[in-house]
Amino acid sequence: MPKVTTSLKKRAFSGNLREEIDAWSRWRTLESSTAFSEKSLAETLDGGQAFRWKPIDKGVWEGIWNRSVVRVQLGKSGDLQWRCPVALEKGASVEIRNYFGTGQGYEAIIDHLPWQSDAIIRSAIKEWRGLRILRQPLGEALFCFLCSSNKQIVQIKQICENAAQRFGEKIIGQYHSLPDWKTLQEIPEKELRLCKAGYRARYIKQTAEILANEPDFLDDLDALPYPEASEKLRRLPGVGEKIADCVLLFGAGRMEAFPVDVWIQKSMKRQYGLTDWNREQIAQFGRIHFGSFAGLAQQFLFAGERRKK
DNA sequence: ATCCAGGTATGCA
DNA sequence: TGCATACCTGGA
Repeated sequence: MPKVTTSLKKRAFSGNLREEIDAWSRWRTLESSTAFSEKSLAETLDGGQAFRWKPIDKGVWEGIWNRSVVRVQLGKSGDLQWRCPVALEKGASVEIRNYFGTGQGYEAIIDHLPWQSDAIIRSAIKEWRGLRILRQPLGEALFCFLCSSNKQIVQIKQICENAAQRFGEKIIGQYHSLPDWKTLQEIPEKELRLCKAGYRARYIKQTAEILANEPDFLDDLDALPYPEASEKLRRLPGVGEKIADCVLLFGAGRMEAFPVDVWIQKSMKRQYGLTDWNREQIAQFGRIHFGSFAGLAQQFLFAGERRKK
């Protein structure tokens, strides 16, 4: 008798669990003029612009932003297919289109880069065709890149995951959103450190306090020209030149931002001969040379340098 | 065991 | 202005 009860309970429990997280919608195609390759898809999702994507199966990626949980894979003709938990289907299509930024034609955007006069960027575009800049939520981009200083990508992902599990809201099953800034403001620095954020926990805490006092801080960035938006972001502790550029590029769609990290420094030295140029000089060169889509150029060069044999 | 990793803030010439 | 140095943490 007790045996039966136990077994029934177990089945009921595992049944619920399965229902909650294993019921996925059918695969749908994302309408888009872009053809990813396996390579450019992987680089887009897991190349260091976003930190909440992971490969879960052969060719299948799983990602989380806001309250969206999505799986994507490449279709036979290079189209991007997606699905999400059935319980989250409402509005998902719009979310995904927005996140992957399929508004403008890919070719038209690429055409803004100086591929005709610059053989280096031409070659990088050829190798990484399909690579794009994702449209991440601004607040999430700020959080992730505040965690990024002096860390490797795997560790940044780990900190984000820890923060989501500890302080984020449960979306469904084991999936949690990143904590929003209002929530972060209420968490003591000591607890933030439990996410393995290290000294960045202080930056997060102080930034959260500023954002709490100025609720429109992030929203106001949109109206500012690039130099002023960058300047404003750099008022936040832990946000310097590079992180400001990442937040503007990946979280605010500011394609003219040109983040200069160690990889871009290497690339510009090796391929463009900018020996002895400092970061600020390289950033300025990038913005001028690559123009209004400098950020996309940066992503191509970054991919090439980081995956260099 | 040391060193260093998608940087930033701070302290001195 | 311009350049070293410390800073959490963990993987190589």
